[in-house]
Amino acid sequence: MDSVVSFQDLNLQLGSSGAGSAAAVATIVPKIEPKLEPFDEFALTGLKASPLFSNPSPTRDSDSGSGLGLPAVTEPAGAKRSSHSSEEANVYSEFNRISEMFRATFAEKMQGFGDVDVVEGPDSRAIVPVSDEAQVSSAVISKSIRQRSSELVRVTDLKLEDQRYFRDIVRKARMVYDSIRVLLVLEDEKNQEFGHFRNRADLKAAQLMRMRGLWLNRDKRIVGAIPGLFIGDVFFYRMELCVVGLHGQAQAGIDYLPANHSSNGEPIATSVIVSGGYEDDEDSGDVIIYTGHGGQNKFSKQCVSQKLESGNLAMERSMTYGIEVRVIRGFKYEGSASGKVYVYDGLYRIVDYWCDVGKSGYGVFKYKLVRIENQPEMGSSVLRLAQNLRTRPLVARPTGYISLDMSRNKESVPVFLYNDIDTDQEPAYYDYLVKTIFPSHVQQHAGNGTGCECVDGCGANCFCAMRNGGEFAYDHNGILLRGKPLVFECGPHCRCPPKCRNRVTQRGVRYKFEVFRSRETGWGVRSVDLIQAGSFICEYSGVVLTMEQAQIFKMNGDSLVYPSRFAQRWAEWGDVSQIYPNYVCPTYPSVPPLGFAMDVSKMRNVACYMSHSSSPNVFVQLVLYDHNNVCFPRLMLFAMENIPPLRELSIDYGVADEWTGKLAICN
DNA sequence: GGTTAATCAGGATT
DNA sequence: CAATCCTGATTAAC
Repeated sequence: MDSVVSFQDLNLQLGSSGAGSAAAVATIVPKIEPKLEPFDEFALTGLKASPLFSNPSPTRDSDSGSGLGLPAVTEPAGAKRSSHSSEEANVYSEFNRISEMFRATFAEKMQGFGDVDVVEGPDSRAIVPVSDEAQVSSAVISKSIRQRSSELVRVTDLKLEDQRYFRDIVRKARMVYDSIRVLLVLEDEKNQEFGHFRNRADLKAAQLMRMRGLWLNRDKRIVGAIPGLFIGDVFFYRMELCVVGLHGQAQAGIDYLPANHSSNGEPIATSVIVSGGYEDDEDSGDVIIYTGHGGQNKFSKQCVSQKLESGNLAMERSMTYGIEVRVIRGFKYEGSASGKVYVYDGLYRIVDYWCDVGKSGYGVFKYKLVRIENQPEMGSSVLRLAQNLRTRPLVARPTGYISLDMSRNKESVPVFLYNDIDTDQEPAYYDYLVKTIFPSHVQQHAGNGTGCECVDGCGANCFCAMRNGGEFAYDHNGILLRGKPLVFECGPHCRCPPKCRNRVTQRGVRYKFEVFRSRETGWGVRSVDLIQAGSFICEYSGVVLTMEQAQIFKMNGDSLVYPSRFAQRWAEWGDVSQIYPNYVCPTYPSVPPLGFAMDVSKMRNVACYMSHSSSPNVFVQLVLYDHNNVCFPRLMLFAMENIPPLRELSIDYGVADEWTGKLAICN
């Protein structure tokens, strides 16, 4: 079991409490430079080679050296540029005047910066268990949870197990957020029948979590990386950024420690969102010219000049102290409900700032942000690459493809087979099996003719909903609402149309997957599409054997998959007990222990190549649709979190069981 | 594609 | 100082 790590155990690099002189500042600032380890996707996700297809022990690149050596801040361009007409020049000089005034003020104030002392405190986690159903009034929630802390810390040198621990916390928080949000949407749908609307489930879900003290990282203001969050992580709702503590501002693009919370009276910027809301932004990836906030009317048009205050001032201060900021980009993305997606792109330094006249003729502040080197590839560039891979794979990556569809048209979406590391082509030699094959006696169960009569699509009184405990398992977008021991989809005896909401997994895969060669995990699976949490991924297919048949197979040394051994991760999906303490995990419909094995020695599908992780992003949900034998359900895989394109998929294959005492699919 | 109704954090004022 | 009000920051969904 993972040990609980408190913040004291983490090596926090804290702002120094050195002497209080201006000279001290110079020595202090380097002291709060982060000591980040080189990012290592393998280490972070705890992926292990998929045991079935063990390959020579991973020859990992013996580390490309260098901790995350933060480059010295590039010397700010000395002269502030100005090449404008005379009236523009007036605006400009006014800015400079104000700016200089602030600079002068801070020259004095800097003296106090040595006292900005930042320190270890109690537990880092804002998760507070709620034990009863009583309405949580604001009085019940302690102030420390409702309000953001003013303690400024930087988290460094996280051990592997700490990384995994924090990742689990983050994943949990995001699962709760998603679950609550979907519940509110469903409630909304019901209310609409009575003319009632509960708009903005995204905001409401966040609010509920905040009232329960479930927002992460509120008792510390973290400078730099947030434990448990990876570069490239994607979010479909802006409030999610608040929930995980990546960015604490509901609307504003600049998040910062306010001046009156800072012990030297200076605001410090910690993160920015680049969403394209400011016409004067220029984004070229590694370098961003970021416009300060303010000066806009309600139609997001610049209408007055910006002032060097609040977030704008905080940016200037962070530049002076060399404090890095997190950058999150807002992206247009078709395939997300709102058409937008937020991606965490890593840490940037503010290298320069100046006043300028914006496109609308009003003064704006501009900040030059330069991405710190040696970080993993930006999430937004991965998204862009993935976009190209989807449409023109061979143009985007001319070499390395073994096959552009290893399923040979059997899967509804082609499956890439890719290897740019060595000459291994093993997965190409197997027959592709889209759906698990059951023994004929199992299929005969299908013949008892039960099904729903919902000719116009399944609704409130659907027989299949009753079989699922009176609710549908999926929402209208095919997202699994909560994990269950078993899900009954509508089947061949139902009279509902094929596009019925209760037929999700039987429609096959929707995402474009790629089986790829990896130095860490042998063969692995990743998606070219962004996968939304709760989405169906694919079936884990094989040829079903009874245990007697399996014993014979084992003697021949063949590899078998034992469905009973997958960790029961489904229970975590949709668990809202932290919000509604009387929530109980579904126990219906129940399934007996699974007494079969699956042979994947000749025929298999993409799922077979997924790696194991104790901190997985994919889980198994048992589903029945073409027969009614609960002893032989299908193993359907669903996404546990939003999975960015090209990130490796992983399952918790579980641990030993009594049958063989060996790891799930070890042979 | 414009309109609408929702959010939390920071700053100032009592 | 703590409570409270005011302002200022967009977004998602229709």
